[in-house]
Amino acid sequence: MAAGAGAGGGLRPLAEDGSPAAPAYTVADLAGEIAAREREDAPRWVWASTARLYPRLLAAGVRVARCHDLELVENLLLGHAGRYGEPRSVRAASARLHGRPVPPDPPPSHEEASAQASLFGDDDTGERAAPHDDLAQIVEVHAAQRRAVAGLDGFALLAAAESAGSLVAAELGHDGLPWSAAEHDALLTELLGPRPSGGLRPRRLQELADRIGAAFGPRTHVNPDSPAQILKAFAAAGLPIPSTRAYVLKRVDHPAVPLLLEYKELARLHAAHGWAWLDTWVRGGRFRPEYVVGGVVSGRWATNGGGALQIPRVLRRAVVADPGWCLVVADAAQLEPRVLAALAGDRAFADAAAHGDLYAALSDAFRSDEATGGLSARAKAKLALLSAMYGGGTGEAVQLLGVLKSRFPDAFEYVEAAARAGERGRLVRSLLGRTCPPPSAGWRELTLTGDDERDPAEPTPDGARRPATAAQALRSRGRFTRNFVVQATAADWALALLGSLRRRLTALGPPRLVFFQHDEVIVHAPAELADAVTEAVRASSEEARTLLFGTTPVAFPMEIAVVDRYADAK
DNA sequence: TGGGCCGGCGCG
DNA sequence: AAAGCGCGCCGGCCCA
Repeated sequence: MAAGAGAGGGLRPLAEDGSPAAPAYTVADLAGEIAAREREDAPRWVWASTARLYPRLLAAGVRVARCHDLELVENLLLGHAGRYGEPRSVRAASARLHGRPVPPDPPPSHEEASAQASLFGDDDTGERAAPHDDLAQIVEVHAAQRRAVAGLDGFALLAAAESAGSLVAAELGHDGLPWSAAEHDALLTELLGPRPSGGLRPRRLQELADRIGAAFGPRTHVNPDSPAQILKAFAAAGLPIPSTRAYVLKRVDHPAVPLLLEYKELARLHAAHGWAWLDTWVRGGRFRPEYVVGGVVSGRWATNGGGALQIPRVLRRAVVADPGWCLVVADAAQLEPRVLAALAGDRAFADAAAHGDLYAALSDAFRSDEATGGLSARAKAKLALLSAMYGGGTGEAVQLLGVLKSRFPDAFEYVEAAARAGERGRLVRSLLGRTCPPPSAGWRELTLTGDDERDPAEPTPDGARRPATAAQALRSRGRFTRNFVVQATAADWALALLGSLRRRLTALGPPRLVFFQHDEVIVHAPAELADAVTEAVRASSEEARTLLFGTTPVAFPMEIAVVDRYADAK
C-alpha cells in the first residue's frame, strides 16, 4: 500500500515471497479500500510506516490484523549490519538497493504534525504534504527485506513482532488509557493544596519552601528547586555535600533535610504530572500517549511527551475503568533473570526458574555464609543476579557474584561473554537478532590509544561527563553490552507477548489493550470478560515463551489482577 | 527570548 | 541500602 497525496493511494497484491501477484491499481478512498480488503481476506499490509499511516486509519474506524512496517524492519536490518543511524525511509532503502545517493530521513512526525495531516486527505495544509509513497519502491524494498530477513536466524519473528508492535502502539495512542481527571485533581489538591492561579507555587509547596529557608537561618531564602542554592546553603551551615540527591540528603543531620525531601517529592509530582499535565494530556476521560516503537536501542519502547512510561505510582488511582468495565493488570514476574536463565541454557538456573519465585528458588545457593550478614538468602540471590545483569559488583556483591559463578556457571558466563565482546568493541544481539549500536568513534579512539594516565576523578576538559580514561570507557561499554543481551531479549519476549495478546483480544471483541510498560500490560474490558482476558494473557505469555525459547523449562509467570483502578493491583 | 546542558528523579 | 542497565521530562542556568 502506498498513500497518495489526498485520500487515495496505490495498492498491489503480493505473493508470500514478496513478488507481485497482480497488477497495481489506484483507489480514491484508501481507507475504505483497506477496510474492504481486510474484511475479505485480511492480508498482511506492507507499508512504509505504521506510525505515519495507521493513526489515520484508526481515526476512520479501520483496523488491520497484520502488517509489515518497512521503516522499522529497515532499521532492524541496518542495526544488524552494524550501520546504526543510517536513513531508514523507503526512499533511502531503495537508493541503497540501486547504489544511488541516499536521502536523509525527514524529521520525526511529531515535529511536522501538519505535514502528516495531509495524508489521507486533509487538505488544509495543502502544499506541505509529506512526499507521496512510491508503490514501486515499496514493492522492491519489501522483497529485498524478505530476502534479507530470511537469511538471519530469528529475524522473521523479530520483523513480525516489531511490526505487530507498531500496530499496538498506534492503537494504544488511539484508544487511550482510562483516566479520571476528577481523581487526579483530588489527589493533587490533597497533596499540594488547591490549584494555584498563574504560575504560583501550590500552597503546600510554598509553605515548605518558606520553612526550608527558615531552617537555614532567619530571613534566609533558598530556592529549593535550585540544587546550586541548596549546596551553597548546606556548605554555609558547615555541612558540605557532593549533591542534593535524595539519598545523599538522607545521610545529613539538619532540620532542612526532611523538609527538602518532602518538597522534592511533591514538586516533582506538580511539575511532571500536575494540573498542567492533566490539561495537556487528558481528554474525554482518556490519556493518549504517543508510543515510539524502536525508540530505544534495546527494543523497548519510548514515548513522546506525556511521560507515559513514568507515571508515578501515587497517580495510579486516577486510572479507573469505565462503569461495568474492569482493568486486567498483568506483569511478567522477574522477567529479566528468567530471560537470562532461558538464554544461557544453564541447567541448574533454568530449573530454579521453572516456576514460582525465582529468587526464593535460588536461595539455597546463597544461604549460610557469614560474610554477608543482614541480608536474607533471597535478597542475596536477587543482588547477585542484578549485579551480574547490570555489571555492578562492589561491596558484598563481589562475594555473591562468586557464589553465582560457582553454582550457575553457564548463566554467569553468558553475561560475562557479552561484557567481553563489548569491551572489544564488538556487537552483541538479542535472541531474535536485535543488535546493539557500535561504539562511537570517540570510544574507539580513547580505547585504542589506551590513554589511562589521567586521574579518573579529574573532570574532562570540556566539563562533559564522558569517561576520563580508556579503562572507564571499556568497562562502561562492557556494562552496556552485558545488559543489552538480557534487556533486549526481554523486549523480544514482551513484543511477542503483545502480538499474541492483541490477536486474542481481537477475537474476544470489546477488550482493548490500553497500556504497555516494558513488562506490564493493562487491558480494559467489560467486567464479564475478565476471566477470558486473564486466560488470554496467560496463553500469550506461554506463546511468547515457546516462540522464543522452544522447550525451555523456564517459566514466565504473569502476575494478574482484575481491578477497577490501577492502584489496586499489587 | 530560545536553545541546550545539567542535576535530579519518575518508571522498568 | 545502594548501584549496576535502559529511558523522558522538569526547572535552573548559561549563552547567543
